[in-house]
Amino acid sequence: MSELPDSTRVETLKRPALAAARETIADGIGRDALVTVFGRCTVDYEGRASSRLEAGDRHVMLKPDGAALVHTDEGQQPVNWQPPGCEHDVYQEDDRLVLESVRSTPDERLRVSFGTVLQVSAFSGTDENDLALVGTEEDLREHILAEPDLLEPGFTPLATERETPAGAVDIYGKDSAERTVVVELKRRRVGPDAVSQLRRYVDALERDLHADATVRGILVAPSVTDRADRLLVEHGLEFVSLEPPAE
Amino acid sequence: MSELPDSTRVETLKRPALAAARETIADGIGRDALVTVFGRCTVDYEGRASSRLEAGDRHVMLKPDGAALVHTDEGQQPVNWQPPGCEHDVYQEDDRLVLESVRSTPDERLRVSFGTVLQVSAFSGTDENDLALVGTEEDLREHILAEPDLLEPGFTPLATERETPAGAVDIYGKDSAERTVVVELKRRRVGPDAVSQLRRYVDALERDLHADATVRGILVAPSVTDRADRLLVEHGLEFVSLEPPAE
DNA sequence: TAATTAATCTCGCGT
DNA sequence: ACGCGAGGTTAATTA
Repeated sequence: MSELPDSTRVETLKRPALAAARETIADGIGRDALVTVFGRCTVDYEGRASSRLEAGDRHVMLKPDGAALVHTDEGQQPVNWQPPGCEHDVYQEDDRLVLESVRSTPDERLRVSFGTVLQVSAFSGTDENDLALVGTEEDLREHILAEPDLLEPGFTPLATERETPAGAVDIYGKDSAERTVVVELKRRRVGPDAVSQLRRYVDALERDLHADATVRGILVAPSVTDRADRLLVEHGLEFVSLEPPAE
Repeated sequence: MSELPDSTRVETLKRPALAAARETIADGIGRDALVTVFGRCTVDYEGRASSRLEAGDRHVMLKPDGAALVHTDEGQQPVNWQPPGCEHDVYQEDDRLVLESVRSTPDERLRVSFGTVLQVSAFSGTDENDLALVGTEEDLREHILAEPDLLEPGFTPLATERETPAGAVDIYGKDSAERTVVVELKRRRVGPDAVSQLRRYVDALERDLHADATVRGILVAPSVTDRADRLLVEHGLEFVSLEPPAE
């Protein structure tokens, strides 16, 4: 039977006494393990907003980078959380076990108070690999830059992320008639927001390049909603249907 | 010693054989438990985009509502996931244990393949309570509706979520001179996006109420960025500094 | 540190 | 099911 490397360890307690739970959690935090606690708890948050969650059974994860996640049995999103960069703390208070994750800038505090702890685990592992993701807006940009005729015949890209007083334009270029073209890319079907964004850039560039300049604005996305289409027409903007490449 | 209610159970296997792991996971999914698996795995995703993650130690959570989360030891966000509504599946494939979560509309598939399973848990619990959150945009709206003078003396709210061709306006009302006022609320410091949004609504209402109508647009937020401020001035829009109430 | 924008955004509400 | 906008959005990049 193969031995695990020393760096890969799992420590688990079932229905532990509070003192034992506290010690295992503190030890896990101390040696940069990923710590999970399942049990009946209340959750309080105070920071950019504030919240309270009355007692229920939840799964809490404390990560070594300072992130904290409180999950119920529903939803992709945690019901409460704390971003990376927090300081985790665990202590006993009367007959309860309390987890606290605190950060500053902004001042935020998450407090999970367990009346019953059903399981505590501390996982140590290694993970060298990063996610390889395909189908992003950047992939769509590369696609168009490699083959500008996909946008329209004769299009010449001149810059990406070109700065304007209203923000950076995704692709800046010229059409076959030497007119300035501003391209805004979206990886998926878009609504009014994307049209407004493109309009901001076109407005800003027209101001920048003097009032007599003609600036074309082209929205590139798989599709647009009806309302977005109406806004495009209203503002004299154009649409080209393209998707991020599949591979 | 107090007995747990039958509905609150935890089942855990340490370094299980694949067959035992598969059975416990399948049983957990079947009885609507929250299932977690920690071990060395690869992760593949295909759907709105596609991704691959090479081998590493990760924590996988399968929720009874169909959500799936793959967490590394870093970050608040899962490295891969699947939203609620998926069908979870577990099976053995050669010497590997495979978790699959699949959904349609859109067609998406998440596949986690374990070469080593260090721990499997199945948690059953109860959670009756919802989160009580304070400090949202809606709280800010209630605050202003209860005391309209906070916006400016003589302001009279006439409607919330008033529909325009460009979307619904947060607060629609009249000032002391009977001019139409459009109010856009943000719970935190805003950038150019919020200004564009307000501008969309003002444009749409001016069209709606005939060309001769004067429509004031007021952005309400704790503060604005420099660029947003410049955009506000450019478009003749106004700003009032207000925060959501603290309690 | 702040600002800006993408995201497999998610989530809730409405049509 | 789709559209639309909020979110304690988070995360990445850049100034």
